[in-house]
Amino acid sequence: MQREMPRQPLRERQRREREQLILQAAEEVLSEKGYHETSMDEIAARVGIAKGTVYLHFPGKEELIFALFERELEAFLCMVAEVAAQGGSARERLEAIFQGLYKGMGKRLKLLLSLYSNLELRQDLLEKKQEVHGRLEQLSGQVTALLEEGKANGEFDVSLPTSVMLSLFFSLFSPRGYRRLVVEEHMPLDELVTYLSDFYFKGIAARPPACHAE
Amino acid sequence: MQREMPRQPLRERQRREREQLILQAAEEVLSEKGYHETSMDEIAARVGIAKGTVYLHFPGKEELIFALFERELEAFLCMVAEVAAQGGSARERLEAIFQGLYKGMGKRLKLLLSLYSNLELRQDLLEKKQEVHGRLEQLSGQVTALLEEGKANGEFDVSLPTSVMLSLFFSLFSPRGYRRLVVEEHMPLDELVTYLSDFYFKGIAARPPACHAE
Amino acid sequence: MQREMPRQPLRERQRREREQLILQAAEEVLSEKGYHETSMDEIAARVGIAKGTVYLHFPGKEELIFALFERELEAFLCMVAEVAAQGGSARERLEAIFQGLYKGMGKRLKLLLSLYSNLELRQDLLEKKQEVHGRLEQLSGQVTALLEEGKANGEFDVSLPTSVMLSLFFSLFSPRGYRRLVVEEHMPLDELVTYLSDFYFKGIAARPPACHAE
Amino acid sequence: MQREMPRQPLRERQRREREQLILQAAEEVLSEKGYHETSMDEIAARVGIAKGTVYLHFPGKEELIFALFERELEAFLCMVAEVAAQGGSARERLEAIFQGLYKGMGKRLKLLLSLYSNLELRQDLLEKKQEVHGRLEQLSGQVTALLEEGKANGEFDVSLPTSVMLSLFFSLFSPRGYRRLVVEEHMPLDELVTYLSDFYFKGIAARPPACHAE
DNA sequence: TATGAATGAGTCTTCATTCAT
DNA sequence: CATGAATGAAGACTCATTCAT
Repeated sequence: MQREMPRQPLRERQRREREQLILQAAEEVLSEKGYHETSMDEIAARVGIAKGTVYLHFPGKEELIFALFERELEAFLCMVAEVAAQGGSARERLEAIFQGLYKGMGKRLKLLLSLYSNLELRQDLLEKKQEVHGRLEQLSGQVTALLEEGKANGEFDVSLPTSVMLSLFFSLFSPRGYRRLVVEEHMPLDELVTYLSDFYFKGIAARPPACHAE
Repeated sequence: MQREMPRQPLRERQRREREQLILQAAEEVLSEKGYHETSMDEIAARVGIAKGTVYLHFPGKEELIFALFERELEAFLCMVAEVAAQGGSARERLEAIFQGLYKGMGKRLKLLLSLYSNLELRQDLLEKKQEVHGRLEQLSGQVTALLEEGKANGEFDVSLPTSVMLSLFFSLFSPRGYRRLVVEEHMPLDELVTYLSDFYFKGIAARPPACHAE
Repeated sequence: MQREMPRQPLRERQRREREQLILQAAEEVLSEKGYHETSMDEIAARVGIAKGTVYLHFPGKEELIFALFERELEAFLCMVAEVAAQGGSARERLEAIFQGLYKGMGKRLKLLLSLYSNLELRQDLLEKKQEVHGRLEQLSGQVTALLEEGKANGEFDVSLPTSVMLSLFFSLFSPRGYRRLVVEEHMPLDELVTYLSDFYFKGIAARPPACHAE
Repeated sequence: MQREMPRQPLRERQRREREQLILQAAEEVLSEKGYHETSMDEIAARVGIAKGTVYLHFPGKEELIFALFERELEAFLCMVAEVAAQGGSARERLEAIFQGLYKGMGKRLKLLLSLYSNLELRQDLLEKKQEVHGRLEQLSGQVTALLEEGKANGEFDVSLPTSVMLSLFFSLFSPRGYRRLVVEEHMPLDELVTYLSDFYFKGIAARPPACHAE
């Protein structure tokens, strides 16, 4: 009797699972080959489904990649929002965000970054792009707020424009550096994160008025 | 009779000029459209020659782009070598290198970085990649040497691995940050360079034994 | 017990109703978009059933369209048979047929004609085509009979081959002319029918023996 | 020395020849299969060239078909203009036009007519469509002018609207009738033309005031 | 050497048809 | 029976590369 209820959700669940599988495959191919070398054929092949099936879930290649992009972005946003809501000094929260972002680096962030550059969208996707832009601004906004907060309470260097700090914050996520150090030179991820974090906060730390005060 | 001698060089010179023209055009199209949207047709058209002629100078598209990459790289290497040979503290020389690299950002570095990503992919270009890799190692080497030197004479933080410092040094060249700050927000390039430079060296500065020297 | 009997007929009736609904939808889409732009999906959607269900009634798209064609044709045949059975001169009956056919022009005949062109093509439908051809011959036959009759009793020009007359009769049904005159120039349908009819019968009228009878 | 001159024309001539070959093949396939069943692949195959080559001459399928359409149309227009300029009564000139058009029936007119219906053009082809429309109006115009002339000098029936006469004139060109009578029943083309012509002019002839004058 | 027409493999996308549920 | 997700063949179009002139 109650079997009736899960039925619709079953279809829906299967649908979503399939969709996630496709996104998963797309993510793989994409991070291996980049946007243009990624073919719908290969994505389908990796999922083990027919080409046409992909089109049952996504109206086209661009939309598929876009959905992927959004999925990743959303995950980051969640994490950031969560962290930002927690207590702690500006630095502590920024560190948490940094760690959170960095842990997702393996495939995700690299992908995100490379996609962001390559998405030259059709007209009909521009609205969606606006959406994503909004999301990205939100992300920037969260970090910016924390940086400002840190400046306000004397943690960070007020002479360094926040926009530069923000840019530097994101530039710490260098896929190349990640691969070099973690993948090739086997530096433990935690260690790297600590180094980068320490470096960053030392770099933006408030100028030592205490020290040369004499 | 003596005309014989200059003849070959003449041909050769013309050849090189043509080659440079092609590379120039390729650079333009490439930085405007990215690797995949760049077509051999358009490159040839911009130079004002026929498509086939391009193939007399470069065996294929990839190799052409590759040559472009190498040319840019070479220019950077020259600059770095020059700077490194000059006097000054490690920091001073690194700052000079940084400035030198950053000033080329407009089209060049952006191009270089984006290309680097795309070239990573093809397995069949591995041999050529080795060459380039060597060059890149040379570049890294120069910077590494300076970083080590700085560590040795107490300028830089010895607790931060040089490899991380190196990675961070290069991650300062963020095309996205550049566009955000310089292109969109019209921050003067010099100002940005100063900010980044200060930030970096503050971040890798030796731990303040001088200060709490007690 | 007796429920058994009506059951099959019930099923059967439902089946036919459904079939008619599908044909109806197909007719709509077809006359809006033409054969190739018509998709099974859209037909099913308009009926409000699943795509697969359409295949329970018709083995394929071509057969569906074919069935539609036959249905329309049947309707015309009925009308013609009816008219032909009535009294009146050959001309009167042909005029009645002409009017009957022309009134169905709105969607039907246009459809019929356009379909006929498309169906000509496929070799693999030849058997079915035979069937339809037979029907068409029947239609032609009725008209031919009336034309012959008219010739026999001196109404029509005996020097004009009946086959040509027949062809001319059907060529009066020009969808293009219909659209031009009725749809675009808003000529009343009745008026047009009168013009065409008068023209036709004047054109095939017996040579004026009355006039040069001397 | 003078060999220089024909050179460019040579290339150009070859180009045009190739183009005509493609149009020729397109015409064939098109009249066999209709617009949608006609594939670029098949056209190329019939010419014996590669798919891509077709695209060197025509930007796309629609444009190719369109060019074909225009070519045919132009030929008809030439003929009509020529005939119209000659002397003779309205009827004589219309008969000449009719004959001229009918002789091209083999493949051409059939094609023209079927294409005209099927050309659902993209937005960027609409301007060209306007052009073609203009051309068609020109054709209609020529015929209309002759019909009016005939009415004016008492040849044709003034009670039959010229627009209907015009439509009837063109409806004489029934591909189906042509095939039925000429192809299948082997009626000599000249004979058919005479029948049709006689029929048409009898149908539109002025009402016999001369005859029942007494 | 220079040319650019020709090639054809590769890409996205559509849609009639099938079949497990 | 009905469903609709899955299939895959087919088609338009692009572009790096080749080669006859």
